[in-house]
Amino acid sequence: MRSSAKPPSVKLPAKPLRRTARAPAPKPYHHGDLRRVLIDAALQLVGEGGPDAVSVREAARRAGVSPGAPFRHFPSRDALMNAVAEEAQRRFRAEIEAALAEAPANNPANNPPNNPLGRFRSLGLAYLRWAMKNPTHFEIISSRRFFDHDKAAGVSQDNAELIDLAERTLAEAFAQGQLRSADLKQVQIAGRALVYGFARMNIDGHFPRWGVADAEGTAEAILDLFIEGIAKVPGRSA
Amino acid sequence: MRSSAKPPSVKLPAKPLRRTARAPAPKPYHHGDLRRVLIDAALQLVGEGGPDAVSVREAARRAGVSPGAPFRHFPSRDALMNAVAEEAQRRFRAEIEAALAEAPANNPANNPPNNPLGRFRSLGLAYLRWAMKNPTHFEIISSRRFFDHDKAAGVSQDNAELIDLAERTLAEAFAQGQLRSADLKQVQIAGRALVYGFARMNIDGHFPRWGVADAEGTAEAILDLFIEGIAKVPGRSA
DNA sequence: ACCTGAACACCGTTCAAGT
DNA sequence: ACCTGAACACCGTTCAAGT
Repeated sequence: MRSSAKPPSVKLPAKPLRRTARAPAPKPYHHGDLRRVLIDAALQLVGEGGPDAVSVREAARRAGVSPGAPFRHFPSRDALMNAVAEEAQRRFRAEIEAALAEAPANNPANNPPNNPLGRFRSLGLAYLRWAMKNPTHFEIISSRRFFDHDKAAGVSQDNAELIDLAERTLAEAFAQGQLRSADLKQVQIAGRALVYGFARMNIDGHFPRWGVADAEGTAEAILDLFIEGIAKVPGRSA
Repeated sequence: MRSSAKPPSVKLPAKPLRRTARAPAPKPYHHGDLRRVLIDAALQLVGEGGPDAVSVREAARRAGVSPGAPFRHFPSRDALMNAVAEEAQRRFRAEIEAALAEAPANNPANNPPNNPLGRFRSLGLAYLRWAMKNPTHFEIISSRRFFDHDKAAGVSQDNAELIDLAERTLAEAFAQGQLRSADLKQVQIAGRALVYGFARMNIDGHFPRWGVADAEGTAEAILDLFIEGIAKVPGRSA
């Protein structure tokens, strides 16, 4: 785990020949954009070994600066994690909204036309797919212990946006008579618990024990099970 | 947070009089049952500040021994966490089985008599209640990063037992025609994801954001929503 | 204004030496 | 057989001093 190699992604401005006359800039004393580089290094560390694998010192090492340098840009490790989480949350939100755009309100393949429950399903599916593909990044935005959620304005913002989106979609579904329960809040919390729990079971390594090999396929299956469970069925009383 | 108090639970084997005739035991060189005391100290630390708050050194401090002493009983911090997780998992299982015993197979209050789906619900409810009341202990048995799940025989054993119990109950429910889906495995995984997700949302501090004040009440509500969703309804096709 | 490098108080872990 | 206490290699964080 000890890596003294400098990351290849850091831009070294030409070759820092040391002593020779035509030597340009032997590694500038002032870093170009250390803040950004540190976030990228931390994101990489998260991807490699999960949030616990992020250390300020290692990020500094990869950025090619001294152990104390990061503290000029982030008051604490938590603040760095915060910035990383904001980045991850932004990507998460972007992907979900993109996926939803591909399942537009009036999808002729869906029945009925303007199918909000179908969009709710797309939302959940995009959520699960991203979480399956980016488990460590999902972990950092979900678990609070890496930073102070309440202080993380960006994360909260993007997250609240997604919650609102789900809420509106669910309200539409209810307005169109697609739901059997009128307690939308509970339906939404249950839905969230389902996808959150599935994503977390993946992160926490429970799938081998449960015999889940095809995580994405199972994700879709349990989502459908849930959607059918909340849908109003012809012949069902209420 | 630094406690140098010795635990009162340790049995001191008689008095090793040191210098003065009536001198009361200046701490025996050999600890009575250090292994047990370390686990208890760690359990306490988990309860106080979550699994991350457990350090071998602090456990040693609370046990009144030197920093290296624990390593005579546990090869690593992970091994200590493992023992702690086994203890927590044992309690978890005991509580769930106790709760199920109170909702016996033939509960006259339930309809139909011998109501396996009702018992499945009781199972989920007991799961959720324990997780709500013991969030830090739930965390240590659910998250894999504190120890090697596959090497943790005791934890896996107790957990597998609970999984089997849920599986059998669900199979009975299906046999009695209480379920609308025949894919029991998916129903069980969905159910697990739901309760696991709800428990984890609690641990991860998401409930304030979701406006969930009464965690236990909401837990019961979403569980009922799920149970209704998987139940066969008169008039529903299949 | 930004970075270095030494320092401090913590960890987990090892190991000779003590009892 | 079990424990001590010093050591080592790590952390996060601070701070004078350098550029």
